[in-house]
Amino acid sequence: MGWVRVSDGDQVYDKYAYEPFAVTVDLAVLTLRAGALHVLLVERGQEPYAGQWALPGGFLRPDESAETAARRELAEETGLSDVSGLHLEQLRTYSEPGRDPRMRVVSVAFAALLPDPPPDFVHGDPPLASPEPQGGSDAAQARWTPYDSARPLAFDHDRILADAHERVGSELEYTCLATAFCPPEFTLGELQRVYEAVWGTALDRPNFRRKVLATPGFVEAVPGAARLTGGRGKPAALYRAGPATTLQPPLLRPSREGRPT
Amino acid sequence: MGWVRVSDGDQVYDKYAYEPFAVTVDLAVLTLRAGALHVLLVERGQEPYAGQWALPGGFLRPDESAETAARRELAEETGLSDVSGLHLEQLRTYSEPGRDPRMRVVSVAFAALLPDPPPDFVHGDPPLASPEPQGGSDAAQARWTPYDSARPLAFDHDRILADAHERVGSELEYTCLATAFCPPEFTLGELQRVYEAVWGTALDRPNFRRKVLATPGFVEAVPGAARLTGGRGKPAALYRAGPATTLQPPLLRPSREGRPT
DNA sequence: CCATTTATAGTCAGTACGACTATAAAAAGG
DNA sequence: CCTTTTTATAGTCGTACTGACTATAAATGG
Repeated sequence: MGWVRVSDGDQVYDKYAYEPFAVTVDLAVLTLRAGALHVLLVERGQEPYAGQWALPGGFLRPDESAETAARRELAEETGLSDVSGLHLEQLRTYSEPGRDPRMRVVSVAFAALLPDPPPDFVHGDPPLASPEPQGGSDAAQARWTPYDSARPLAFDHDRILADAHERVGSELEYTCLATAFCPPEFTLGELQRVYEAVWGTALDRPNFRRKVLATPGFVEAVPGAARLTGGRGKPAALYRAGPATTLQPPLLRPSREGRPT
Repeated sequence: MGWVRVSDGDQVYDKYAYEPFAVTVDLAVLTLRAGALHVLLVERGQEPYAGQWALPGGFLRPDESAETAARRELAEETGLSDVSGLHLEQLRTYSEPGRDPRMRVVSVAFAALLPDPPPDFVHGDPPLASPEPQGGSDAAQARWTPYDSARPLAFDHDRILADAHERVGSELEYTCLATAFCPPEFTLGELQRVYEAVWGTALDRPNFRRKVLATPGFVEAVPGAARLTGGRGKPAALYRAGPATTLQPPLLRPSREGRPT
């Protein structure tokens, strides 16, 4: 290692002969299924951690940014044809030496948020996508797993998943991110269930309505007085996500005397 | 590129013959000097961007995490003997292909916060540290630069600096981070100047005091009724940073009708 | 001594929020 | 059919927090 002088045509550069690092992306793909927070996991087919579950991810290709690679992996792992509208957000980068026993891997972690997946994503058994098992591929099958029973995961993915959860929970307080978990049209009850599932706390329904409706641009009523009948009870009005991106003042989760993170 | 099977003693692994990436850290080192936000910059001695200013940074060593490398760089660039107590925070990772014309570089960016630097950091002229100019080193001299006149910077460092500013400004709202800009004992006026410098807005002094003092654990009065006379006016009581890390409710910056980030 | 500067104390009204009650409209079960 | 259950929606009340503002105290520089 160290600096070496190289000549590239007519220009002379100093180039660092660096220790080679592998750069990967890891994805915490979150969604709500039946009112509970779920995460997309893949089963590892190879050592290390063979047979254990892990977050989906993969190597950066030479011409890709981490964001591009993450969206490609998201499409591959979920099998969705169009992931361009999904919320994808860089979390942080994990670079501890030894986090992958095979080699030095620096991983850029992302959180992705999905509406309740369409019905062809039936409960777990069929793989969500067809991750071409190249020689030594790591993904055997993919499955939606309830957040609370996701651990333990391979590598340092427990930590990544916890960081993703904390980040999303915190962003629900200050941003309009919750609609990313909802289909294009949704009821206020569905929106409230997003908060309750991520935060793990019950919210007062009238107060939640008042707050959401008082925040300009958070949601917009669907004009056609449309109503949706999910089950019992009075039909609810439908709303769409509005243009606002931040909540001001924020919608703080209840009874957090302690400190987060 | 692709997967190759390698035998390592008695174990057989599949290893990814990846495109080699260089991994670096970049630091946005922020402080307050004379009530204005300043950032630590280094002048580039080599192409590309020779003669331009850039954020300090450097390559990850084989045994280092990004956090370790960032703290090492912080010590090297500031010349401070003990940087263990300083606030250092991972921002995000920049991985666009072509962000460094020499080669593929993935950079993990950090924000570091310093109290007003000690007097041996006199205005700019002498280098803050002695960055051993190895063959092809990039740092020629270091200097504190007012945030508003820092640009344009080399590479994508304008973007990194802007992201650091936005992140710190946002964290002032929700956390007790502001004390990281202050010396161990400080007045409420100094603390208020942190907010005003980062946010670029004036704050009402009585209201700021009320808010800070009403937040348990944000600051603690120094018991010895100690007072500090910085200049004119009535002497102010001294405070220390308290154990709290978050502000609840937050201290929102005024008049932000728009959306951040 | 006086003007200026900074620190500190306090008032007052509007807003937001937590807790709560009440009513409406559907389905489910006898 | 009628009652119970479930969900949606409307509204009330008191407290906490905040923005705008006034007033007083204690230092410095002429």
